[in-house]
Formats: sequence, C-alpha cells, structure tokens
Amino acid sequence: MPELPEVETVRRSLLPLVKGEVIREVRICLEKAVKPAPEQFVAELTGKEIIDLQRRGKYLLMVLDSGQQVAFHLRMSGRLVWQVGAVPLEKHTTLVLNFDDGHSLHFVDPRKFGTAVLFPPAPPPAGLQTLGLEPLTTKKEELLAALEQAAARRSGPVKGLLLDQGVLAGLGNIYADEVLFAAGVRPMRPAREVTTAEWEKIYQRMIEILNKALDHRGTSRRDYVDGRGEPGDFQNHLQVYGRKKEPCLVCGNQLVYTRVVGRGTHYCPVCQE
DNA sequence: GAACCCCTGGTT
DNA sequence: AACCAGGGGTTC
Repeated sequence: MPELPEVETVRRSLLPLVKGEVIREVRICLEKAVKPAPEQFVAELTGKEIIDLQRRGKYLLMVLDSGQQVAFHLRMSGRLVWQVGAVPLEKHTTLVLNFDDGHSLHFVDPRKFGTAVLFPPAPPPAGLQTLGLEPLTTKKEELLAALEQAAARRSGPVKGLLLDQGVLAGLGNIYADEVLFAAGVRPMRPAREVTTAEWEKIYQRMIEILNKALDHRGTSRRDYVDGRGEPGDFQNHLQVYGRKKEPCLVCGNQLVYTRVVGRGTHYCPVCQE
C-alpha cells in the first residue's frame, strides 16, 4: 500500500476538495470494509460535513462536524479518489460518499483489505491506538531514544523494527529498504547490534528520503494514485527497492534480493554492513 | 520470530 | 500453474 508519503500525498490532494463537503448519500459495496455495520455507518455519516483530513502513520482520518472521525486504511491496494459528477463505479469499488454538490469520493480496492472505521460508535482501530511515533514531526532526540530503546529489547532484524508501526508510524517495505540502503545498514542486522552512530544515520536518511518522496508525490508502482487520480514519481528515484539483482547505483555490485521478517528485501552486500 | 490469513491480479 | 505484491492481524 501506500506508505507515509503516499497517504500524506492523498491527504494533501484531497483536503481542499473535500473540506466543507456535506455527505448526502453513502453507498457501501463491500460490507466488511466498514465499521460499524452498514446500517449504522450510513445513518451516522449521512448529512455530516467533512471539516478536516488528518494523517497518523498510514491512517487517513476524516474529521466530521459531529465530532466523529472515519479512519481509512488503504492497506495494499486501496485508492481514495475524488470524482466530479455521476461516474460509473469502477470495478472493486468498496465505498462511495456522494456529496450535496454532485461531487463524490470513491474508495476502490482490488484486494479488499482496506477499511473505513467510524468512531465513535465503533472503537478506534487497535492499530491506531497503539501507533508509534511520527517520523517527520517527532523531535530527533525523542525519536532516536525510542528507536534505540525498542532495539535494545528486540532480538530480530533492524528492518522489522523500522516496519513495526507500534514503534515508528508510516514506514513500509519500500521505504524501509531505501532508508537502510542509504544508511549503509543491512536489513537483517540484529536491531540490538545497531550502533548509536548508525541510528543517527538511519534517522537522517529516513527524514531525507521521506521528504524527497513527498516532493515527488509518492511512489506509484501499481495501484497508488493520489486523491486526484494522479500517480507519484518517486519510483524513478528508488535506489534498491524493486531492483533485485540489478547493479548497485553506488558501487556497481549486484544487489541481493532475499526475505527478511517475511518481506521481500533488497540490499547491497557491499554498501551495507 | 515464522506461518498463515484476508483478496485480486500481474508476472514467471 | 505457481509465485509474487506497497499491510497487518492472528496463531502458534
């Protein structure tokens, strides 16, 4: 799915479009995508005005004038796209919000993993409550302390720590590989053996890469587009992700593709140790 | 941790 | 036909 830069790009692109819109009609095409159950979901949303869009980790939070929020999670293949006027529903549409002025917001999700949770009355998604620190807005000292502390009580690979949303909110498989390459740290290195100097470097490279990815409006490999349906551009700037067995752009040696914490993982055996 | 699950669709 | 995929929850 969309990782932090993609979800944030969706948020930024949608906010000026949906802010102030009043929900006239809710169409649920996939019942399991929403909470609470469809009847209550529809009843609670209809007539409400969208007053803000926020982001926490990979969650997009739609704030309503009732004080309620809808927590969208796009998972692997979800897209939230703004539409003007009546358009035929795209295949795999799971949810549509139709607004008073004829505009609408379509949730399209081929793999059907994405969710929209209205809370209250539903409880906030568990993953949202236990979310870790925001990479871009947490103070450096605080974030580094949290990373090192988490690393100290963990036996597994450093990549697993960077992907742990309860520690750090928003990195996914693409950016974890990119950050570790830029920092010169192998993804399978035990987290507790990563030195303070290396954490510092991981932190710096992570900030740079996330900001650059935001500048390029995210990475579009397959499904990802922003709220206007526009793809991002950062796929053209990836250093290792998706380049299995191709030459390293820094040293020319062949990149390695392997499996770490169950995820396909790219790294350079020369540049990363 | 690893293995499997939720799904569809693209690639080998 | 088999395997893979940007996520994450559950179960050993």
